[in-house]
Amino acid sequence: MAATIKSVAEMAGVSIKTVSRVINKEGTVKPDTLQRVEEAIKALKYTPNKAARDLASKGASVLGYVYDNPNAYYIIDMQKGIWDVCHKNNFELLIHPCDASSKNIAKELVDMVDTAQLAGLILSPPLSEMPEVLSELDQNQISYVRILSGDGLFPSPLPYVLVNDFKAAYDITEHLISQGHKNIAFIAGEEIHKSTIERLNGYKAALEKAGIAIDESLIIKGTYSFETGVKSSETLLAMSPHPTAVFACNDEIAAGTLFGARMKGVDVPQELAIAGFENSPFSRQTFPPLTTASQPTNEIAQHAAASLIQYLRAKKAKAAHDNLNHTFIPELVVRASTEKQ
Amino acid sequence: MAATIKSVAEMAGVSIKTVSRVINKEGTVKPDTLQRVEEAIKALKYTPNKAARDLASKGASVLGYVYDNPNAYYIIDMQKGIWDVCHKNNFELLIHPCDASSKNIAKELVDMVDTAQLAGLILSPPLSEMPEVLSELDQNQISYVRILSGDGLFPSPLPYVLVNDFKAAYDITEHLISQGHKNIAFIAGEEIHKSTIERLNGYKAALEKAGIAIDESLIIKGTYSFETGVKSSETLLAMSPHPTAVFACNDEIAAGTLFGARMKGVDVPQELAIAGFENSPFSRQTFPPLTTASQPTNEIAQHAAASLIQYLRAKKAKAAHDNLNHTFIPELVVRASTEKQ
DNA sequence: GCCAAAAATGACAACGCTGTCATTTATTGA
DNA sequence: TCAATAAATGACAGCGTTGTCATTTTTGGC
Repeated sequence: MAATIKSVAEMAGVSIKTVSRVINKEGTVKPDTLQRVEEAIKALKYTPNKAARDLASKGASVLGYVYDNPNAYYIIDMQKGIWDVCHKNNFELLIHPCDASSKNIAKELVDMVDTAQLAGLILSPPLSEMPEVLSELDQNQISYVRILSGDGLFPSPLPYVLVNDFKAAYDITEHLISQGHKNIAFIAGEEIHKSTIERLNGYKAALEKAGIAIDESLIIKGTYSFETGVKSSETLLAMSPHPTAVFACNDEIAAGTLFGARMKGVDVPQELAIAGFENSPFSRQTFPPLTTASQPTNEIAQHAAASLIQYLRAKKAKAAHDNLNHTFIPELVVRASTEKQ
Repeated sequence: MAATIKSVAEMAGVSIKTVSRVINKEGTVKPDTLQRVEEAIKALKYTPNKAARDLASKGASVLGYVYDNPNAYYIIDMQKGIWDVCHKNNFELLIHPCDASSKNIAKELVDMVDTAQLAGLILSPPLSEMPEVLSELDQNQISYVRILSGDGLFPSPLPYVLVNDFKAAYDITEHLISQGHKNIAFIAGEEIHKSTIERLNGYKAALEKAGIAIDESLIIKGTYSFETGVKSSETLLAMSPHPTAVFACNDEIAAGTLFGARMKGVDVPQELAIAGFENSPFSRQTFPPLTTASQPTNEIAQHAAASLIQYLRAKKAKAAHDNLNHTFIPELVVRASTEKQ
């Protein structure tokens, strides 16, 4: 059957330990021995047995990416970024779709880590922002990295990556104001996502800065969905005078708002300017394309995975880990949905 | 540290083998022994060590999902379906994004299976349709299940799930014809995807059936992308007379076509009817919403994963496996983009 | 209450690798 | 050239399970 370290050792005429040294690149092997071993490995098509390795070295190199997010593009981007870093570092990536609103979500995660013997977890919103989840993980001494919004962090020595939604939302709102809008609505997503709150705060701050009074009736609660956009659009356009601009908490909502406006024959951006958030692929594909804020999801994911891996290595070596925490600021992307010709 | 089978055995006053019997539900343990062991397990929060288990029982229970597909929604749906089945069967799911056009893709997959010691692979198009990939896997005795289009199957005893794109494309085209269209364009995706060819054939068959001559100039080659739609739209609308309907190979292309039409001020569906394929979420969100064909991606994925798992079990038990191969037919979904009021 | 057969349990060797520490071989400086 | 030191290699005990087979306990028939 499959070659083992023993067969390689025999073929190369060395001890299994030397083969082990070669496959682990320990570097204390003489060049010609090394070569002989490598040839034997190639000849036998040897691949180290993962289970045996993990068992002997106590602990596998597998990370888990846990997600509960309606946005497919976001997840795929995240996943790819994480995967790339894992791959580069000889880690494997296990995924775990889940439902953050489930009662037992925290236990479920602990269970998953135990069962699959994961080295660590990568958490994205909203899981990364749920204190009850994080504290359960802490209690079980599970390593994780959080990707989250805002800065009212659940205290923990574990690494995290921050996204400054406040600043980006401020920028978007300021942009709308600069276009001459004063009557600007805000459509929120689920409040369990901290990004919603941060974006709302950014919106409010920009209005205040411009001396525009905040009108609570222009702030609509919803979910990060197309449907919310459609419905809110109806609500807003029924007002008189109706707002001349809408800042939707994400692109899906914005697309829905646009759809709703179109249904009513309202011209965008002439009669209603619409901005979204996230720079989803389809924000470029609506007609007109949406103004939005672009977050480097892939990069964020890479950074998160890298921090976690570094943390784990430091922990294994019982060394202190550098602080790798980083903040990303989404960038304003102006498109036709907010620019009158 | 973490509890081991030994500590559980000591606590319950039995041998480790008995504990092993309990955790593996072998059923040959007396009720009261069983209870004592279970209590010990609970008390010590014992979880079996995966590596040790895999090592002793030769072989892990991990499946790999390999994908190279531009469509985020498709991947997420697939992934979720696969994951659900894996989870139910105590398998784990490892993912592997990849580039099907890469020269070494076959080797890369073999490598992945070796390194991660995977039990099997789940392949979706275009990988599942590439003979060179499949034969390399076969040569390395790797188990896999393919999800693919058409029936010119690469011969292999391994399970597969078929999607009948031909029939669905036929239905869509027939629908367009029934709306009075005779001048119907087709926009293709990458030919490496068999779905493109099958859909094209379905389109042609429907035209023939209706006695409409096939006009090759109305068949445009492209990729499964929004951009292809936009460009093709320009090409088609520059013709005179221009086609009155377009069957785009997927929703992205359709959305692009719609975008392009809108740019030129061409009304959809009055002046140009547009149909897509796949029933992506955004096909409901364009204005007007797109006529398309809906494939039960999640179900397909579940079926594929289940077949693979069953195959693996049969193989391990050296038993013959039932033939679980199944064909899914996407269903026509008519929306406003092809229906004149 | 005894014996054979069945059921339950245990002892112990794998599984394929890494870590530790001992041993051998090469290198250096005088 | 010869210690002394450093570099390279090896022997062997785990790691935490499962599989095999032996042993003990229970059961049922008479």
